[in-house]
Amino acid sequence: MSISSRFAVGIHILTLLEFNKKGVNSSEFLAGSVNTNPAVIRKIMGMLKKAGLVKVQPGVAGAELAKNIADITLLDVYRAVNVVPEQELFSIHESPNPQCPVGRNIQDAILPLFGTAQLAMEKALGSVTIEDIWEDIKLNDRD
Amino acid sequence: MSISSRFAVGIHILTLLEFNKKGVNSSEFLAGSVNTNPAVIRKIMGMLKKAGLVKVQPGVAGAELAKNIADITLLDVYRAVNVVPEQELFSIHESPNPQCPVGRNIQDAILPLFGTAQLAMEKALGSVTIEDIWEDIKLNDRD
DNA sequence: TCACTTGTAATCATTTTAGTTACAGGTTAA
DNA sequence: TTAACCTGTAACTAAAATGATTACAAGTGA
Repeated sequence: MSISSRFAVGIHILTLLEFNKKGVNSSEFLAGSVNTNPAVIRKIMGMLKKAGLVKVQPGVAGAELAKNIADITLLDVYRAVNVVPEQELFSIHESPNPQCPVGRNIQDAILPLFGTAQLAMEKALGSVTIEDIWEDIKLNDRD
Repeated sequence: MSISSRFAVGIHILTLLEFNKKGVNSSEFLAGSVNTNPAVIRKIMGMLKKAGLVKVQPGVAGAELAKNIADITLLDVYRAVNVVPEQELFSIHESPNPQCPVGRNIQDAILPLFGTAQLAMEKALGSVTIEDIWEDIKLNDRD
């Protein structure tokens, strides 16, 4: 399975808020760039808001960034949009046979290893900011 | 979303083959330890076989390891059981708006970053072998 | 008041997972 | 050769998740 594209959309939205920071960023406008439904945007927006990454008000059109894009890492977005259950990127089969030495120990043996792998990935996400993405786009616009 | 438990089950099976290497490892026996259906085991077994990790023969009961457990990394298992589409741990929304500078560049900007994060995780998996797990279980058997 | 927006719930088609049943075909022993 | 047992596979199911869509209550401001 793949990690939900909510993550990529979240990144897209934040970058777009920077690009269009002088304009009015309604959910419909954002949806137009992402190419999806405004309700999808609003749902993701709610998550980004709860994480303190954006400012939105009921009834008033236009979202804004709540932080400098240099201070928003991909890990922040990843956590905000809740694409992976905390500490459970990898799922482990439940209730292996406790009568079997392998069965009764396999979970404890595997869990920390999976945790390490997940952490390695999250660390990589934590080292990149929305600003990095924005700079990349400014430099390499593929018209 | 989480990565399929096929991965954890694959690790379980390989460790169990080492534990019971003098016994007869039928799909029913393995299923008993994993606590699932024999057909599920046979399906995963087919993937491990295709990856050259186990030896199984149609009609004859009992699977064997095809390699030394010190030479089987978690990454080998992960690849074998096909839990993540190659180079696509993270999915990206398709067809963002090409009229928008952010929309037309976001995929190219994000892809290599996602790739780096995925690689970091896979590297972590590549540094652990089934032997490590087997040794852990032998040392820390929780009776 | 009116037009417009956000927040949110409900619904839907699609996809994936894990389990289950069924059975064709290989293998071995009696 | 027959009988018992196994693997390989396909088909089907229930449950869960995704992303899209519709609908509407409630907030905002001209």
